[in-house]
This record gives sequence, C-alpha cells and structure tokens, in this order.
Amino acid sequence: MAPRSYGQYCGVVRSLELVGERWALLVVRDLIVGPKRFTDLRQGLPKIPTNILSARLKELEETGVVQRRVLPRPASAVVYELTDYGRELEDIVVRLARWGGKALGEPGPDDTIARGAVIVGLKAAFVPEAAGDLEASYELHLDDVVVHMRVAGGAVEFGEGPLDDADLVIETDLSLRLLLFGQITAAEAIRTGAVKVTGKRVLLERFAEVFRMPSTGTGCAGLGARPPALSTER
Amino acid sequence: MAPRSYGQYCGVVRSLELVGERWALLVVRDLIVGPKRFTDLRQGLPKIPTNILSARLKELEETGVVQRRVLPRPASAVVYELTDYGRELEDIVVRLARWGGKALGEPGPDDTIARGAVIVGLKAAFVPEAAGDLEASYELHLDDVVVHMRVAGGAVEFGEGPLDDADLVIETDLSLRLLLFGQITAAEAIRTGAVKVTGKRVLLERFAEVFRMPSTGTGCAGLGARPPALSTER
DNA sequence: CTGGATCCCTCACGATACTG
DNA sequence: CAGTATCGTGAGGGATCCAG
Repeated sequence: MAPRSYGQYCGVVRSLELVGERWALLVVRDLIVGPKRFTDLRQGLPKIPTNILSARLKELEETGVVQRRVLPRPASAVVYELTDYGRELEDIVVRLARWGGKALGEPGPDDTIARGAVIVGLKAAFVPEAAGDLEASYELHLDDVVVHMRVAGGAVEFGEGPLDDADLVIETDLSLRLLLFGQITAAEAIRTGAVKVTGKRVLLERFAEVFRMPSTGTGCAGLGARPPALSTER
Repeated sequence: MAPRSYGQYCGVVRSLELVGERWALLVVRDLIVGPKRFTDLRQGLPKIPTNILSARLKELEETGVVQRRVLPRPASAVVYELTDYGRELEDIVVRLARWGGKALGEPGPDDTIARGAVIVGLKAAFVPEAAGDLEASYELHLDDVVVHMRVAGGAVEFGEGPLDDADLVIETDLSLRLLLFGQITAAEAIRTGAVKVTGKRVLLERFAEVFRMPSTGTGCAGLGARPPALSTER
C-alpha cells in the first residue's frame, strides 16, 4: 500500500509522504489550535469530502502524526489531536502561512474563512519585537469566527471563542486583511468601518503593529496586481 | 484555471496551491541548490514523468516561484531557477527535511539518492553551534553523487561536484545515515567500511559532530524500533 | 446528532511514445 | 536536449446512506 512513492531516501520526501497528500496539512493546521472532533474538522474544511477526511485521519494516525482519542466518561466523544511529533510541524505550518500570505491577493468570491486559518494566520503575522511590553487581551470576530488572544511578555497565546475580560473587542470581516497587510491604518480601519471596536480603542493601533503580515519585500506585487508573470517568451 | 481550490482565504492554503501539488516541492528542493536544466531535474527526480515535470515547471513559473531563463549566447540552453520569492522557501524545505528525517527509518530497496536530497539533507543536519571555529572543506561521494562543502565561521556552503583542495574526501553510500543519526561513531564508520576517507581523517569526527540529524527527542521511537512504517493492513 | 462508510463519476496523475 | 502527445488508471470530489 505504498502505491505512489517518490522513491527517494530524503527527509523532504518522507515529509511529503506523511503530510503531502491533499488536505493533510490543512488537517494539521486545524489541529494545531487544539483537539478537534470529526465534525469540527469538517466544518473548518467545508470543501473536504467526508471520505477524504476519514482517509487522511486514518493515514495521519497510522504514521504517528495524529492521535485518535476517546474522551473519558460523560462525553465519550472521539477527538483527534496532534502527537508530539505532529506538533513539531507547527513552526513549519506558520512559516507556510507567512510565505503563502504574501501571495494571497484579494479574496475570491467563494473564499471562506475558518477558525484554524485565522489563528494560524495571526500566529504568522505576530511580530514579537513589535510586542515589546504590551500586555493586552483581544477578542476578534471575523465574520462568524470568534477567537481571542492575550499578548504579554513579547509572546501571544490564542484561544477559540470569546473572552469575558477582553481589553478590546474587534468585529470585522475579511477586510481585516487590509490592516494586517498595512494597506490601511488603524484609524482608517475604524473610520471606513472595516473594523468595529469595543473597549480601549487605542489598542487597535498596537494590534496593527503587533500583527503585521510581511506584504511585499519580495513576493508578489503590492495591491491586487497579479503575482509576477514574467517571461512569456520561449 | 483554478480547478481544485481549497476555497479558503488562508496563507497555508495559498502555499499549498503554489507548491502543494505532487512533485512541486521536490522541484523546489532541487532548485535550491542552484539553477538546473530540464534534464538535470529529470535526473534528480528519476521517477517523475516528463509531462508532469513540464506541467509543474509551467505552473511554478506562472505563479512566480520559478523563473525560466535562456542562457546567453553560446549555450542558449534553458535553465530553471528559483525567483526571489521561491528562494524564501529554502528555510521551510530544510525544516521539512529535518522533520521528515526523523521518520526516515531504513532505506527501502528501491530508494535512490539524489543530489538535491543530499545537499538539502546536509543543510538540515548542520548544527551551527557544533561548528564552532571549525574551518574545513569536505568532498563527499555518496554512491555516484558528488557534492562538497566548506565549513567556516559557524556556517557552511555547499556546492555540486568535486573540489580540488578538499581537506577530507569521504566516499560512502546510504550507510552514511548511521553516522548522521549518531548510531555509529566516526571511528566505527571507518572501521566497518561504511565510509572511506582520504585526507585529514580526524576531520571525520568533526564532520559527525557538525552534521547531525536529530534522531529521536520526540518523534518516532529510538532505534529501528518503530519507524512509522507504511502499514499494509486494512 | 456524531462519525463515519459506500457509491459513482471525473480529472489529475503516471507510463510510454514521439517530435522540433 | 527539451520537451509535447496520447491514453489508461486510480485518487479525489460529491452525494447519499447507515450505525451508535
């Protein structure tokens, strides 16, 4: 049952055999946030067929990346979580989010937004040096996805769902990307209605400094311009 | 022309759209070493069908990861090379090599060994802290793959092909992995014939310290115990 | 309602052959 | 040498169905 081997003794090849199948790394992405049930994963990956999700979970379990666990008594629900080995992928996934983020461009009309994507995306955007001694908690509503984070000591921790003592509550949608990519300022974001804030609104400026996606540098051209299509000649 | 979208606005998804197709990341891996011609890539990826290689190169070019370039006059050969954006993947690929390396286990009978895999694998194994003030040049023959590296100032540089002033020439095969994973010592490697050395043979010990793959830590169990093998059941 | 299994269809992938 | 052309196969996609 190794029908499609790459036939090379190489760590990259092994990685691709483990998490290179379609959807596999997105399952890992969503599990980085924490253990999830089958249905949670389905919801986070709206376009994945259930048989594929089944197959991927089985493969990831057999290869030691994911663990299947039956919750103790009252619930006795099945959850999937990363093994220690699987958790070592977090850094790589975050870097992929940062790299791919540079080429995101404008969202397509059918693009959805999932909780796992939000949290991993914000992890990718987090700039420790910019955090300094900031100490603040945020609650973020991105369409119907609600997450929260606490920034302290130059680090950040994420969680799902709301917070009851958030310093700032941010309600927004995908136009949050304009703020993250530095295409608008915090003030503009509020003024244009891209975000609505409740709480200590000066904290939105700090938010925009601390969560900042590398926009161009290298990578694809600034605004919605198509990624570099250079040589046409052959 | 976006036939299989994941339908999410997410950096990880974008990364997978760019380099997540089968073989794509291995093309990138081989191009990390330097520009390559079509035939070089074919040779480094013996099992890739030419039409697939064509397709991947075309896609990678269209998405701005790879550049196609026609060499100046006398040669007028076509080479493929990473764009600046594509080169930003190097760190990620090296980390994948390190992560997947932990689960490599024993080589299969059909596993080949390619130049790109060797160089990226050694990059993954390089431990800067262990290099200290070592200054040495190595020429490594792994089966019929010949690469070289110069260690200096706590860094290393790789190149393809031989070196005419190598401090140490190492001739070996896949059993080099035993040395990299710390399952045998440099002395044992020489004694058992796993490697043959020419030159300042004490430099092999330094080599074994400086190029060291993280074997267990977390990850799959210690010795050949249980490398997450591809299970056949079900 | 969760946690899948089963069916069928399609297209990307893979093997081989062939060309400028 | 650097690819294109052709064609078969099986993994992925989508809908539906089923057990606990």
